[in-house]
Amino acid sequence: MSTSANSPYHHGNLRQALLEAALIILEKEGETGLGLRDLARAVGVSAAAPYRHFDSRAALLEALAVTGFQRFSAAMEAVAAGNPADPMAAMGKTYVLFALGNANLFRLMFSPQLKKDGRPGLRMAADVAFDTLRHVVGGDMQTGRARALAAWAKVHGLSILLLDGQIALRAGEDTEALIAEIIGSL
Amino acid sequence: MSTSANSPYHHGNLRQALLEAALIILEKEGETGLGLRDLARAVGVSAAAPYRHFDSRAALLEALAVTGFQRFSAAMEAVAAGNPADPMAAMGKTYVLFALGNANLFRLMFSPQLKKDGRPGLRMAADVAFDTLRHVVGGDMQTGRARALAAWAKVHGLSILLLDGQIALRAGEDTEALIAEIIGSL
DNA sequence: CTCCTCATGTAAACAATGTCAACATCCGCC
DNA sequence: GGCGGATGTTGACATTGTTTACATGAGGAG
Repeated sequence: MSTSANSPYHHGNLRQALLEAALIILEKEGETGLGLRDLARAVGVSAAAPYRHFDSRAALLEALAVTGFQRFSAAMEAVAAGNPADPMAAMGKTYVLFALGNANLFRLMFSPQLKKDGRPGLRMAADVAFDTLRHVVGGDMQTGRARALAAWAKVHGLSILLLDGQIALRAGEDTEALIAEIIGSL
Repeated sequence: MSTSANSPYHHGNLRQALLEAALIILEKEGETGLGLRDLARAVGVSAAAPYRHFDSRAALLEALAVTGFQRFSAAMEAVAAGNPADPMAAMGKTYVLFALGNANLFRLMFSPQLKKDGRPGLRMAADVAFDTLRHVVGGDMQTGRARALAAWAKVHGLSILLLDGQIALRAGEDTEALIAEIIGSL
C-alpha cells in the first residue's frame, strides 16, 4: 500500500512529491509564491519536514532548476536527433518554445539568486546542458565561436523578451511564425 | 548645512536619499539584500519612514527600476547622437556595457516580480525607453521588423549571458572585443 | 507674531516566513 | 523480537514587510 487513507507518519516518497508539487506551484505562482510552508501543506506534511530532504529553500529551488536543465537537455538532444539536416534552426525553435512552455522554471534556471551562493549542482547541470548544446551544434568552437555565441545570444534573448512580454504580438500573428522569422533573419 | 550633527526630526529630502542609498545597496548586495529596514538604517531613519514615500517595497523597487530605464534611455540617445554613421553598432555595444556596468539594476529593470503586479510606471518607463530605441534605429518597423527584433534579441541575450557568467572569457580576452565580435557577426 | 494644520517621522505591534532544536514514530536489519 | 537511524511533528526564534497610533515641526492664515 502506498498512500493509505489515514495519512501515514512516513510519507513514503517525500522529496519527489515535494519536487513535483513545487514545480506546479512554481509555474502557477512564480518563484516568490513558492513558500516552504505552503508547499509542505500542499503535500500534506508539516512545515519542517522538507528540511529532512533539502538543506534550505534555496537548495529546493536548486534541485528544481537542475531538473529543469535536465529536461532542457533532453528536449535539445531529441530535436537535434530528429532533424539531422539543419539541427541549428530546430534547436533554436525548441529553445524558445521550452522557455515559453516552462516560463517560471526557465527563469529559475537562470536566477541570479541561486548562483549568488555557490550552488555547484546548478552550475554543473547548466554546464552539462550547454556542453551537449555545443557538441550538437558542431565541433569547431575555435573558428565559428563568435557565430555560435551570437546565435545563442539571439535565441536566449528572444526567449527572455517574449517571456517578459517585451515583444508584443501583432493582431492575428502567430507566435511560432514570429520565432521562425526572427531566428531565420541573420 | 545638509546633514547636521544632531539628526533633525524631518530628514529634509528622504525619498531621494532613499533612492540613492537603495541604488548603492542594490549594486552591492543584490535585490534580495535590499531590505527596507537596512535601507532605513543606512539613511538614518526609522523602519516605517520609507512608507511615507513608497507604498511598499515593490513600489520602491519600481521607482529604482524607472530611474534605471531613464538612465538607459539617456545613454542610448547620447551614443546614437555621437555616432551618426552607424548608430546600430554603437548602441548595441552601449546596451551591453550598460548591463554589465549596472548589473543588478539591469536585472531589476527586467524583474518578473515587478511586472507581475501591475506596476504601470515601470511598464511606461520601459515602453518609453524602447520607443526611443526603435525611433533611433530607423523608421520602418514594417519591413525590417524581424531584423530589428533579431538584433535586439541578440544584444539583450548577450547582455544577460555575460551578466550571468554563462559566456566565459578566454585567457587574455578582452570583454569589449568579444562584444564587438559577437555583435558584428550577423 | 501666533496658532493650527498637515506632511513627515517614530514607536510598538502583527502576521508571515525560513529555520532550528527537541521529541515522536516507524522501517528495516541483527 | 528488539534496536537504531531515517523520517516526520511540534513548538519556538529571529527577521521581514507592513500597519496603527502617536510625536514633531515647517509653513500658511489670521
